[in-house]
Amino acid sequence: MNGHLEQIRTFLAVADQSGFAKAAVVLGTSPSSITRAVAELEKRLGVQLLKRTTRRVSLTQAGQNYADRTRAILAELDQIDDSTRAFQTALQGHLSVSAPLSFGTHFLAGPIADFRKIHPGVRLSISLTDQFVDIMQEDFDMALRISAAPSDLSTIWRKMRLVRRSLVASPDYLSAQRPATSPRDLRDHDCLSYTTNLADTDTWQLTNNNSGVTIPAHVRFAFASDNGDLLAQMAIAGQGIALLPDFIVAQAIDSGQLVRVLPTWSPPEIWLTAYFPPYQKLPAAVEAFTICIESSVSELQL
Amino acid sequence: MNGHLEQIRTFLAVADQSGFAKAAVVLGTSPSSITRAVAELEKRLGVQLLKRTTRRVSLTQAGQNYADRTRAILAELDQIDDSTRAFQTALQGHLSVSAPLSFGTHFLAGPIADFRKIHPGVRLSISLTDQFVDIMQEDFDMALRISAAPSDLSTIWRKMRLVRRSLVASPDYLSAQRPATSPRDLRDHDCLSYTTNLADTDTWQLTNNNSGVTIPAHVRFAFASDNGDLLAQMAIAGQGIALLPDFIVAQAIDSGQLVRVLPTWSPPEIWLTAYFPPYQKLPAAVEAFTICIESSVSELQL
DNA sequence: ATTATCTATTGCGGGAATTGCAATAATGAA
DNA sequence: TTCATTATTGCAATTCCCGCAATAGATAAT
Repeated sequence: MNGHLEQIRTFLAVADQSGFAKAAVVLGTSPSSITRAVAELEKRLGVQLLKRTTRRVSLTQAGQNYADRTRAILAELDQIDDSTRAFQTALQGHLSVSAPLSFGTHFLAGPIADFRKIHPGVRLSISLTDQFVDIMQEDFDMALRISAAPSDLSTIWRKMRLVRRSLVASPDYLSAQRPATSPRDLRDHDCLSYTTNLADTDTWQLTNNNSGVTIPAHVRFAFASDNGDLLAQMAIAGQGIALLPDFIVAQAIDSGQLVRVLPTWSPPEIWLTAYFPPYQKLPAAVEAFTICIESSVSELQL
Repeated sequence: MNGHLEQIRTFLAVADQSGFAKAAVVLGTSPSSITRAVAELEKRLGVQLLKRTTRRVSLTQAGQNYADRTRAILAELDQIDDSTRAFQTALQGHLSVSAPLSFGTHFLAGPIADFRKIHPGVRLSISLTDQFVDIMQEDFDMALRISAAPSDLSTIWRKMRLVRRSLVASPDYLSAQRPATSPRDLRDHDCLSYTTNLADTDTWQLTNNNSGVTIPAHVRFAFASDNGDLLAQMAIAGQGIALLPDFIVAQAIDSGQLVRVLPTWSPPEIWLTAYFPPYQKLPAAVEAFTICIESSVSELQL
């Protein structure tokens, strides 16, 4: 019983039971421990807390004061512990999520509404950006990313869903060009490049669905942006060929505004992945939101 | 660092320094201790408080909450400790004193006024009674008593002053009786007995100032009371001989209302004594009041 | 008064827990 | 890729703590 709090608890037990021996019984220890703990507490404070003979124990004025006030403190501290414990199990607090921009605008509204309906106690912040953020520094509880493979950004992650991509262009554009039958033909086309760091060249690794042959197509691009939706609109406007996730262009394909180019060739797989700060075990709110997104995204036809 | 508080302090140091190693330097211990303390605290709470990689440490939401609240608690507890420490040195609080009835009415008003002027921060309660009170049970900080010798009532006491007593009677009474020349003659007198337990007999041990001979005088008494002032008034009224402290009868003797009987024979010494509950060291207020009484009483001519 | 009983304290020995060191794994920068 | 820094963990030695028994003290009962 060397800790300060343990000494206080011991002292309070003596005060309650008005006796060292009785306190020892209650605390399940020996009277000698009680003596030592109280003595050390008194020594630490430099004040006698208990007036004691071998037959009776009563509080000094300092002791009465100390007992009253520490009792309140202890209760408060227990309450803090309890409410802190609740963070692991209860759905509460603030949830801060980073997500890709286009993905967010296309698919997040539904899951977020569901989540908020189920867990109204959780305050939710969603930051939409395609930049790879430092999840620790920016203090996010999770970050959704669409990328080829888990980078070294964060230690723990969870793959959620494969995101299909397609090469698309507008029928107008295609009818004005020679049709492309191989990735090599792309060099003769205007390509629309998604790029976060606005470099002037890009490479599309295309694999044939049947033969498995991979051809790296070094494409010169006519237009580049770090926003998929804008690229899609440019493609619709007949500005060239774009490599975009299906969830962005699916509607335009259905309506005939865009058609797939080289449909037998596939770009490298990319995944919707959730990244987390180094939690050993996910907090309840984070876990719940992750599951909410996961189930919602699995129902989508991408 | 097994105590709860010590764990919290360690955790807060890590939060402040944002690093286990830095916290170890500040706390003057090794990083391994820090790791273990924080781990045990997290285990106790069932919640992860710190998100940590080997390069960076940051608070979880639970950790932020816990840090904020425990910081406040710790500050409060430190303040409690400080204010408790003050009980030993500072003059404050409540001082509860028991004193003899007649002594109190005759001599306490002065010292009390002095004390209150010097130490206005101390609230003072004086209970006047001649009954031997249980100083612990009644929760007095000190008890003044006038008695032959320290009884087993209390462990610690301090003799303050010899209280002279005299056998006295009124001139009227004495002129109507045969003069007493020896304690043995008292059996023929009306004696006025001070007694707390109203028995019907009393013994006055009288010692000759010169020869040192002690004669126990078994006196039959005409009147008994547990109040010295009333006995004095009875003596003045010529009701008989009383054995009373000089501080009660001095004025009556000076004015000639009472005269000393058998002035060469002295009763057993009795002392004004201060009794204390089992303090190992007297609290400041108790000490101060004791000294105040002691110096005041030493100036009196009893 | 004296004895008996209950109580707080203290010395001591065995044992458990904690500490610090060194090795390991992991992370971020050069 | 390498390197430096950092949190973690295993291990050994030490310290510290606990409980038992003996002691002194205080109250109740005889």
